[in-house]
Amino acid sequence: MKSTIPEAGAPIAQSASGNGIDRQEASLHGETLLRLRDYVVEGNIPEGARVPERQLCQMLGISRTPLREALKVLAAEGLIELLPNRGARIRQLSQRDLEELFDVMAGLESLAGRLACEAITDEEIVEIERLHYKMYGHYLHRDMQGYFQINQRIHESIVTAARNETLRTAYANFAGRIRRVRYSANFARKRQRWAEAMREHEAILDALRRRAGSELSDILFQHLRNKRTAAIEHLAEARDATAATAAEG
Amino acid sequence: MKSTIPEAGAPIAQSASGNGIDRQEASLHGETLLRLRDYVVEGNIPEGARVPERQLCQMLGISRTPLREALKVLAAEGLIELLPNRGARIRQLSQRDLEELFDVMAGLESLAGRLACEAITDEEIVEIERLHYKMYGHYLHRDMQGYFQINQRIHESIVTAARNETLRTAYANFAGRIRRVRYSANFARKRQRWAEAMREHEAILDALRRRAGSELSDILFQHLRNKRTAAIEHLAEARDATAATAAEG
DNA sequence: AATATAAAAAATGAATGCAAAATGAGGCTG
DNA sequence: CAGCCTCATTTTGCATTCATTTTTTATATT
Repeated sequence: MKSTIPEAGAPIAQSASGNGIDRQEASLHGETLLRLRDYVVEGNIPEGARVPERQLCQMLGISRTPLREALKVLAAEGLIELLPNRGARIRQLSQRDLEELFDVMAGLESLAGRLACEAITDEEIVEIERLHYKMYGHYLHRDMQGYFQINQRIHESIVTAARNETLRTAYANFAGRIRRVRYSANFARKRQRWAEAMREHEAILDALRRRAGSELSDILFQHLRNKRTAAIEHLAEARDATAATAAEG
Repeated sequence: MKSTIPEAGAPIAQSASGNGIDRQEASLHGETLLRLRDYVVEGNIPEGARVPERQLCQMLGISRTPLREALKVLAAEGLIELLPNRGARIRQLSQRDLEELFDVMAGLESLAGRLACEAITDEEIVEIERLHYKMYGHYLHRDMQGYFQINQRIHESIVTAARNETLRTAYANFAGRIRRVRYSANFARKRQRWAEAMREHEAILDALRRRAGSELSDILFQHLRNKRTAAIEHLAEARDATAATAAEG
């Protein structure tokens, strides 16, 4: 297999993709970091593959110095690995790694829910209710894509309502790591859990309305835990399938 | 005021201080990262002060390239700030930043407690009980220093018992940011909250024995929340005092 | 033919060089 | 004497260069 990196020399512009993790768009290093992070998160380089410095330099139209700085940061964020004298590789997450990640996400959302109950306004709750019913519509129409998007927005709204930028940043970081897997594994939610997830969302909204922090915290943790189970199962199947295909070919 | 950075040219050796955040001790960049992180966390550079590249290079006996790579990582970790064309400064945490940090720590410990209840062994519980009674001894003898050390070990034991390396790493990162403030503000626990904290620790141990995950989660969050209140108050006083002293002199 | 070995090529890690920007000293003006 | 401008110095950001290490390719050996 050859490289997956385009040859184009589109130099760095004002992309400012703002994923909430970082914001030094001014410097070449900062731009590179933002673009490269998105590039990796979107699954443009396969798991375990090398991150070819020279090629990326050409692609981004920069020298190796700022690129390498960005790579060090991405390594610290857990998206890539740095092997001594062997450069950077896209970090391959084991099943265990994924379980851990999901649990940390569960912990962060659980925290977000608790904090949100302290700070959320009535207007924000109304907005989440609106999203909730819209999502319910997608559920009724069996529109998984639409459902999934709204679902994500609801969770983000809760994190926002927590009024804690530190939490939001950490959340974005871990979400990015999981998103990378989702992209590359072509993840989809399992249908069988759909009804259950919908019920859990009812409970989330209910606890939020009552601003029952510790209860919401519990529900959110369990909700994410169930997501985790489904995701891990799905991923295991996907990997088995890939392995089988590889064995055939 | 002059620089706070020693002139000595002690080159980088096999320090390997292993704080659990990072582990590329092999490369010059990795070593630099470890040493510089400790250096900053231990409060060797005052808040808001510039991080002079050249001086640090001399101190560490390296060139600017690996140093700057380390600086980018520390900035991503939230220990320093990078101002465009003005280099790095030690990040100054506002009271709000600290509140946020404490809440995130509370969330992580709360999560750790929940996970620990799923995975902890009887032997680990016995060990935590041992620490608990040792800490109680320090409490009875009014030995704050000893109390504080054991207290920290108990919390670390719970994080360890959670069996989640991703969580442990994130925990270490946030703990470092708070520790930096603690070092530089010469933080001490308030006596008045001592008895209350001790009671909370009783409840923690009790919930852990019963492996009551969601209950322990609640107790730990509240415990850290109370810590937060005490810490913020203390810091506000300390800052007021500093400001007053500065105004006098 | 398969494996082992050696030379060539490429990549990495770090130091150095250079242009642009910021800082600071000194002098000028009001 | 405060405030502002000018210019030298320092610092920063990035590109480039250099020494090693790794990877690939070519050759030799069994």
